[in-house]
Amino acid sequence: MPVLKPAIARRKPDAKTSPADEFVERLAVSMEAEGLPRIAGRIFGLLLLSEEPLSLDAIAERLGASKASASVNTRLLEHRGLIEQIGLPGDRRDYYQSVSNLFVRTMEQRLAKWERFHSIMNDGIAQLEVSPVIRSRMKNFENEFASVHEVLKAALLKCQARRHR
Amino acid sequence: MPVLKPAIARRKPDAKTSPADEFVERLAVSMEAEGLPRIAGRIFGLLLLSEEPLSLDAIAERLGASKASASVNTRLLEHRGLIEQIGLPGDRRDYYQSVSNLFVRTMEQRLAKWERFHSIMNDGIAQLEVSPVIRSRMKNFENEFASVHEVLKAALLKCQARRHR
DNA sequence: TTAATCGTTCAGTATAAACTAAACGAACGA
DNA sequence: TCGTTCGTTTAGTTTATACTGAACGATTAA
Repeated sequence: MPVLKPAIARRKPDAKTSPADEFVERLAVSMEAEGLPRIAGRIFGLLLLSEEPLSLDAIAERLGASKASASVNTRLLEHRGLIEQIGLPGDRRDYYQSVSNLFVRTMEQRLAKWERFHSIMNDGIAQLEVSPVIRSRMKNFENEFASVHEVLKAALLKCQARRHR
Repeated sequence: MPVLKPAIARRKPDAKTSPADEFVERLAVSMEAEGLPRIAGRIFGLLLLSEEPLSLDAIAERLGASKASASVNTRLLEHRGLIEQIGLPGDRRDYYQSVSNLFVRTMEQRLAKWERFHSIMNDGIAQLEVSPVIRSRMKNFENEFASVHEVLKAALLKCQARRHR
């Protein structure tokens, strides 16, 4: 069992809040609504504003967070495709930076959630025994989704194509 | 100060889980990822599958939840436009039912979150002093969003128009 | 006016999630 | 072969939030 000191005085000494910090903070709060931990949002914002890739320690220090938290949240963001990990020659550390096709990646995240939701709905339509009224309500819902979904994916493909030119 | 009984044996006696119940439950879990309380998702699913509008008590009982919870969560869903409250003649109670243009309402919810996020980003572009590289990264992000956003809203308008025919 | 029946609010509790410090393990360099 | 320096994992604490029972207020009916 690890020996833990009592966690007192957790609050930081109010590390002077620059406009960039405020931006990162607002971004992080807004990303919480997308289901990400607050710190993940902060890392996202920090890397977005950083021209050079940042090491894990740099991220943790810059955000006043523990390295543990930085570790799991960078991994989370990387897994979601919102940041990427790179290596720097002659350096053993991991570095992270914002991905280049950030918008498309962001959209993929959002779409993924939708698709989970709607696949549940489609399963329901397929398997549930419901009245015709309810069935048509659900089918209608899914048909409209399908059409919008298609349009959206087409638009995203165009984004990607434009980038590759 | 209200006198509360110790909260023991909170767990329900495993109220036999029908396919419809499982569907509702899956839906509710998936909606948690959209930032809604679990019970709100359950109410949403319950009303989706219910041909007749349901009273607050009926909802609470059917879900094995307290009336208090049913009250705040129906209000939440109604405020978000995912269900609607109606009155039944000769009945003092409030009834709730699934809205007719459910898909468009759902999309409005999703879009609202995006727009918050991107307006923060645009504020950042406008106000932050960043290097040209970062600025163009952010502007590019927002330009791509703007174009996709437009396409999406057009598609939604078509959905609404089709409904009004 | 009183009793009953709604919905809402409030105080307290339980649960879940996020974060930290410490332990751990792996890759390197002396 | 140690000692370092990384990143990750784990155990525990803190914090946030959802939920419940009870009190409350409003409306209706007698």
